Amino acid sequence: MPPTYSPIETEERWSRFWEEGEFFTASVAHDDVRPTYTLVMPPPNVTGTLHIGHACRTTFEDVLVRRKRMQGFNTLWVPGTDHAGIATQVVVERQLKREGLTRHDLGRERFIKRIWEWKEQSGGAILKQIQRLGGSCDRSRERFTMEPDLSYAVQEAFIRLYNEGLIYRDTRLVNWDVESRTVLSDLEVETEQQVSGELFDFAYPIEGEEGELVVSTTRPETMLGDTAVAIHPEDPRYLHLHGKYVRHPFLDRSIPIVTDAILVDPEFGTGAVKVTPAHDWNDFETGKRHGLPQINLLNPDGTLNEEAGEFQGMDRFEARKAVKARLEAIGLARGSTKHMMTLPRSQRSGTIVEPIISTQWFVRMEPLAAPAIEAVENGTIQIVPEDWQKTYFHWMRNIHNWCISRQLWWGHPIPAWYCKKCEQVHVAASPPQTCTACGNDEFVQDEDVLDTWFSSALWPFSTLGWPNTESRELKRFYPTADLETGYDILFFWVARMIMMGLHFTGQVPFKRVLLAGLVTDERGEKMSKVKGNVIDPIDVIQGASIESILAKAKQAGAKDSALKYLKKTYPDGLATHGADALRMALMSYAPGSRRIALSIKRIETYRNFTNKLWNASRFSLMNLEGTGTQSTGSPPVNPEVLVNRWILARLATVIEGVTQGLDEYRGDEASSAVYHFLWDEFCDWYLELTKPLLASDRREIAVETRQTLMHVLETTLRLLHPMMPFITEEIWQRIDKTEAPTSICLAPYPVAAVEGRADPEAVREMEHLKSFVVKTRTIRAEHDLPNSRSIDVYWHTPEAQVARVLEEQQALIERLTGATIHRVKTPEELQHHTAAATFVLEPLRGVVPDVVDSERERERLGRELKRVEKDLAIVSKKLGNPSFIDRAPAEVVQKERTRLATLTEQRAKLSSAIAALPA
RNA sequence: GGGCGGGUAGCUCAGUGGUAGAGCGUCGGCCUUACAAGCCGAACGUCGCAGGUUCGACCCCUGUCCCGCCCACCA
Repeated sequence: MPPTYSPIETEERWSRFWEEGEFFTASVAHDDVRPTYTLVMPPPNVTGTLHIGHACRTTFEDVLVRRKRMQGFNTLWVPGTDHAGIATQVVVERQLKREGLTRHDLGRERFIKRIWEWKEQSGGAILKQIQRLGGSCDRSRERFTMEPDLSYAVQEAFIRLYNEGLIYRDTRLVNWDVESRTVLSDLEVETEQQVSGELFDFAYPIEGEEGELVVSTTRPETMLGDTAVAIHPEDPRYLHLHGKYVRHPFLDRSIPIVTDAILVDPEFGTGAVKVTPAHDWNDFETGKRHGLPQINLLNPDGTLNEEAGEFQGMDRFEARKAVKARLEAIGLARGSTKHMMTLPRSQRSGTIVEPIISTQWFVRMEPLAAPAIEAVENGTIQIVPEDWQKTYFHWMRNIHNWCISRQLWWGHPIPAWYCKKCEQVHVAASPPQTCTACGNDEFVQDEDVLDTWFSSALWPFSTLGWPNTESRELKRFYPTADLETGYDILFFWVARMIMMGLHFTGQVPFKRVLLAGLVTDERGEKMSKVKGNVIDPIDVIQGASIESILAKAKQAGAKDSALKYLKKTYPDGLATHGADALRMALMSYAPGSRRIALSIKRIETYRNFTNKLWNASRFSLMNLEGTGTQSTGSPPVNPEVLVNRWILARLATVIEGVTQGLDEYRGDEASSAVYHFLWDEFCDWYLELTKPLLASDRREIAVETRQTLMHVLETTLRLLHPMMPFITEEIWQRIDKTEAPTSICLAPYPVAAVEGRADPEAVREMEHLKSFVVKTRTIRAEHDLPNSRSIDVYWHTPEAQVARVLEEQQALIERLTGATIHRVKTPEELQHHTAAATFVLEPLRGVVPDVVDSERERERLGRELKRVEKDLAIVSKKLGNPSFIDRAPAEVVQKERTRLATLTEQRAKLSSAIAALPA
């Protein structure tokens, strides 16, 4: 074994081994009676590349799955990819653009073919990368949302919902993305917060008389579609205008003045509001209240149509300027003011979304939401962390109907057929023979496709075979157990899966929702390619030069400032850390935090940890090799040696800690427990202490120690395996075992009562030993006593147990401290050694004579005295408070009393020690 | 406008009604034959601010100031 662990080759080797050995394939065999554990993977975009968010998902999910597998569950982790409708289509359109083409040049059929080609070329790569991270998903059950089975499920779901009256077609105001030329659901519209905009005022002349009515708008071009001006019915300024009209300045239209108490706030602006029913949410409602005409101004691409008169053909923003200029020119502009506003933007294209009137397909959500709310209320589905429940309820209780049709080409076709003659809609898998309305036999299919999240909503059961209720997978593995994902898709995905799952299967799709925070960069900023703060997990794992990082960022369209940031942050590129280190680092973040500000430093910490584990194993195996020691899976029956008893007790504790941490989905606690056990206890103490024992003349001591060492190492590997699968497999395979499965991933997960041994006495005794050693080392360090110089330590304790331990372990202590230690019979004897460093480790005290006196010693004692006095003041005050004595629990009071005594004594010791120092 | 989360050591973050923790960084000492990606020590915090509850508050309550996010049709 080389002294430094090299993860890359090792990880690739075991990745292959696991795949070839089919260790992760779930069983549907009739005679397999193991309980099942099912998890579905949030399907990444089929043509996407792995980013740190996927690494996060993979890690959390893989830890869950690997542990369950080791605990004997028939485990199924369903991998798959999403066709990601709009996202994928946008990418391919961009490719075409580079060739000087648009999708319309190709036509629908060829364009879709082109996407399929791109999918074949790049698809699945992401799942390979997930495997590279150690993801132990069942590749034999990989799914894709557009494959035939799942497309069938989508079609079936649509038809059923339609027949149940839960899907309907409606003409109303919707969000329009002029760049992608499709409608969007409310969720796909993001609001850009608080941008400073302009509120532009202009006047409408009153028709047939003198005077004008001044209105304000942030979108002046919409005045071309105004069909009313609204005022508050009780506004005294405008009582004389009730029932009158204004004149449109450039279009040949009279516009009614209506009164509307809902729309108009008389306090705001002039108290008069222009009404554009076809392009504004409030105005649409207002229009309905007053029966106003709706004038659509926009073409699908965001240019103005024939309704715009002289402005026809202009882009919406161009038209905005032109309309303003025109109003200025004819003297109707009335100035403008700065105005803070929020802009709606398309999640995908980033363009400003326009409300337009359009006919689309919708899902009626309230009936679906009710049972989904109930499932969380009554605990059938648990949301972890619980805080998210409130958010879930809030959204579900105010749910809007879901617009599911998209004017895209890449996606599931809508199983709706229109009669060519009478336009009657028929929803079915295939067109009917004859139209039920007019008897005609010619139909045309709806040209739209479904929102990509519609198929995602079915994912937990469509991947298992639904709507075939006889599917072996569906019967055995549904409902699934946990659903792990980022909170950003709680509404997009999780809520909709719950609704659809309950509706179509009558069961919850999963019992628990585990929501994790979003990975951000070290500054806490959201990662984005343009910002250039994206860390490629593969680079973190394998290492990358700054040149290649910059090249990649450039290709992804990062700005210059982003490149500068990268250069500054990673001047030497990225070192090789390995997948295990990345996984541990991700695990170490508390799940409650909403952002995971991943830092390279943190990953380095765990890279160092893998190396520590590697070397501890190297040392252990070196000492075990050739001794015939075999790992049996259980500890020595009656260990005699204190350090062996101690480490087995600590092992029990760490198993409990890790188990509890993982049970509570606290990866941070689990990883921290095993980290500190391995490093601070196993390496720093146990391995050091075993060195003399392994070389002991007494054979039984050496044998017991080897067995313990072997056992603790082997158990720790199993304990750690879900978090760090690769290195644990690598070392585990080198261990000589009596009997074991072919991979650690199938070995039993440790149980405290089996692998460990509770032994509070040994733990106590080791604490005495450790604090004695640490104190002696501290004295050495503080008095500049190098290890090469031997020192004497005199100690005394009235307690027999402590005395016994120190005497029994004298050799070990002397070895670790380089001191010669002497027990003295009475406390007075300690006084004989003057000009000395003294120490108190209740109930033990000691003296190190002959240490060099120095100013440093005076300073040190002075500092300590100050601290003691400060504590003393706090404790005295506390004990001087009668209420404290009365009300606080007896143990607490007693503890404080003891502490007071100790501190008082310490103060006396320190004072006299200072006094005894030569001037 | 509503809701949620956060403000703890120089940095990144854990944490509990009863003497404040980790990693990194800093300082000092070590090449002690598993590991210098290491070993041995040390220093560093009136736990955002102000009130309140309590014998006791970093923790509970109220207010307040910052930061981040989500939802919402204010022209």
